[in-house]
Amino acid sequence: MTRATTSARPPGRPRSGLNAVVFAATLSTVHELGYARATVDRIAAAAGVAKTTIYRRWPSKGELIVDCLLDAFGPVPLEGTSRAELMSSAVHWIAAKIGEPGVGDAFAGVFSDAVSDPVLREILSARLQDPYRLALQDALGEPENRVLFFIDVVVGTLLHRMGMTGEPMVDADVAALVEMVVSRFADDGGPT
Amino acid sequence: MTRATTSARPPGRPRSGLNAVVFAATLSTVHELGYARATVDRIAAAAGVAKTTIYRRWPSKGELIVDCLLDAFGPVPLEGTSRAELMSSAVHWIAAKIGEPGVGDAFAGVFSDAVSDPVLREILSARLQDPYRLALQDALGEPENRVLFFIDVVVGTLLHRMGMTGEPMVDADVAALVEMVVSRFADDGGPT
DNA sequence: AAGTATCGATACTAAAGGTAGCGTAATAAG
DNA sequence: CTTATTACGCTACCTTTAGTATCGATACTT
Repeated sequence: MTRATTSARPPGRPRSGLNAVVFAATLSTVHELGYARATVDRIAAAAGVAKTTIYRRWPSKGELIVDCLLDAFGPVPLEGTSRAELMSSAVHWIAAKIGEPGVGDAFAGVFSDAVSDPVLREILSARLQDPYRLALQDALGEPENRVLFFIDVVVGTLLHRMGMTGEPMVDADVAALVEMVVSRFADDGGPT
Repeated sequence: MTRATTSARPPGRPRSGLNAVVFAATLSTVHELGYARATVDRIAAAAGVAKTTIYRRWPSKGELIVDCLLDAFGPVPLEGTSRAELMSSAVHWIAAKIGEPGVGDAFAGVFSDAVSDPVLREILSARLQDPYRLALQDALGEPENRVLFFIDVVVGTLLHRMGMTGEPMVDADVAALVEMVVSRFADDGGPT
């Protein structure tokens, strides 16, 4: 390394602190217009920023959305002592996040794009899913494949409801989802 | 009605029977290139048909995909006498269909498009989901909201796995999914 | 003052969904 | 056989959108 690892601000004009502005503009634009019509031009206009500035910071629309979701989600609050409490809090947390304006649409939209874009799929898996998967593995003491199955069920169900109805899942159904996964994962029954 | 309901072929040149060819070309193109790069131009070329012919029969790419999936799925085979057997057969059936080449990609892709296209979402819900929902309500004797939740869980989980990994769910995890929904729906516990 | 990197603005390319128009082919009716 | 009607293939076109290139101006370090 020719440069210190965590010091020595790089030369040139520093970036202005507008990531938060762009994230807010992204979510509100997606919320108002839907994912496909939330074009990068419109997001830039809503943020009061040039489109080229956005492409200077994020290499693609998909990565912008992923960063935006990472910012919106933050770390998973794993509260509770029993496995049932931990899982319940995680499901309620992600359900509430997906219900926030623009978040569910953005999540479903970027997920859809990733279906036919292996590069974006890898980014989604590594940057958005893996941190939460590892946190859950650690907190629950479950192997990777069981946690991946847990995420498939919870996130898949919530996104399917959002995609088919345009509305987030109501509390009663979220409670049913919690009951189902807790009763499935609380015991020792499991495949493989 | 000025015309008999099921006779009197309409005037003009009849359509040639190439729906099946287009459906096969659609699935194979989606399988090879993914949903987004399976453009209507490419599908038409693979089918040996002009693009304008496709747009003469289907008003949009989304509706072509929906018809293609309807053709690929066919009616749900509800086998078994107990509710557990009925649900198990339904889950295994849809999991196998989604695992067929191109079907899962096409399903996830059109689902994604529907997220930001209310017209397509309505078509997807009415033409693809409702027939199976009604059949399940009838066979299981469950109310609409419970069957919708069942579909959210099963299809959402399978599509999430497909979307995140690019591969259909392995048999062991499908079996776990069956166990989970059966144990959830076999008893009388339920919200609302 | 020199160097470097960011920002805004304009213009541009390429891909893809979807449309219009035209000549031709297939079928039914007169 | 002629006419009306509709489907097909073909070419050209329009529109939207992701992403790129360039340029002058600006902010900050040395």
